[in-house]
Amino acid sequence: MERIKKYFETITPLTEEDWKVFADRVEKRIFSKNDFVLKAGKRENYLSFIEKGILRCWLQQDEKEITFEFSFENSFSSAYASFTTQTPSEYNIQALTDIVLWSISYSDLQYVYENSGVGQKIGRVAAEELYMRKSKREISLLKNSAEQRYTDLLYGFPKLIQFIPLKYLASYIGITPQALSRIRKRIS
Amino acid sequence: MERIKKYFETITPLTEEDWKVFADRVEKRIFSKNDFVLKAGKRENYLSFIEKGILRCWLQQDEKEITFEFSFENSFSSAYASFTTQTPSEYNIQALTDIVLWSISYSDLQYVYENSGVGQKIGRVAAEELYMRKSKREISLLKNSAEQRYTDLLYGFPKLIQFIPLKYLASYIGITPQALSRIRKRIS
DNA sequence: CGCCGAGTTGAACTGAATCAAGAAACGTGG
DNA sequence: CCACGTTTCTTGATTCAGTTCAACTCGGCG
Repeated sequence: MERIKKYFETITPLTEEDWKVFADRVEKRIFSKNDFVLKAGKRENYLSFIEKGILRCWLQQDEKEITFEFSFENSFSSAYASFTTQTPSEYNIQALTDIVLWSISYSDLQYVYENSGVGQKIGRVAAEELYMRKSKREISLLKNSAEQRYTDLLYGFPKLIQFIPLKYLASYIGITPQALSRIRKRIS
Repeated sequence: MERIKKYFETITPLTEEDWKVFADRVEKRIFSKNDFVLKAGKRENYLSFIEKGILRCWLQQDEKEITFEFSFENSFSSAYASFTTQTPSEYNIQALTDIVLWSISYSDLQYVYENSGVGQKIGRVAAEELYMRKSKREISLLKNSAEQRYTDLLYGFPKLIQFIPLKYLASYIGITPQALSRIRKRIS
């Protein structure tokens, strides 16, 4: 929880009052490796801060899974489109490791927005950051080769390689596991 | 301007007071076809609503241009990362047609955020919408073929085809102009 | 010990890139 | 308003990165 507060404070000064409005509404949720935190078709009811573990977002496309996001400790995770519009999620969120989350429900977050002096601002800045992350990803998908994207991951998140099965990395990069296996061989 | 007000009102009720704080700080800006609204390396100073015309966002990658976004009438446009962080933009924004914008400067927008009752909320919801748009784009780049992306554009924005040169569409889709020319031939 | 999923490797195939040349469209100045 | 030059689009031939299908290896686990 302390981490969340620190993050909020990078955005705007926080009174004890402000923090309490939020903190009182957060609940701890625990998942085991391979559990579904959210299943496609269900409505996302939580915005969650990851205290421990790695999550994977993916969707089914015909025969194969498409992995498009990994979420790590000390960051937020949610099926954000489903959460903000309160409609069924198009994708799954699954635990790659054992997981500890601090979650706030949709209705509680609306309460925070309306009753904390800084809720809207934190929400705005957080959404802006999410947007910029996706924008970078878009550019990467358009301008880099699969090999470039893989080496970017290697340097950017060295931990990934130990914890995330190759087949999920391959999907995230946008290629098949076989192709990534060959790239790996080529550059090592 | 009326259009902007309508958009804001889809997000939250607006007093005349709220609207005035914003509207008083908006300036009209006019560009001719092919003008640069923003050059890479410059800091983005405006968040703009497009009253008339189409904008194209692109960046230079080695020898070639990568087009990653088109912005249309009645929507907002900005080099958002540059704008929110007030650092130099990595990309260009250029006029595909003659353009009329309603723009608000960075410092004026900060004023609106702090001095209008609904500024932060509108900002939050707008940023959330931008985020969801980019998320959809990411999925499209991962799961669809180039041909699928092209036909999606055809059905989603039939007007595009008349106004936007094929080479920019090709880049947006993630392929070369030659490849798009062949796809076009194949499906017609 | 045997099974199963993950990763590797090979061979054939495919969509798109690249290089190159010609046709069409566009805009600019006379 | 036409003529010319430039840019954009098309088409062909070749190359290449990645897919697909298939067989095999390896490591973990009942």
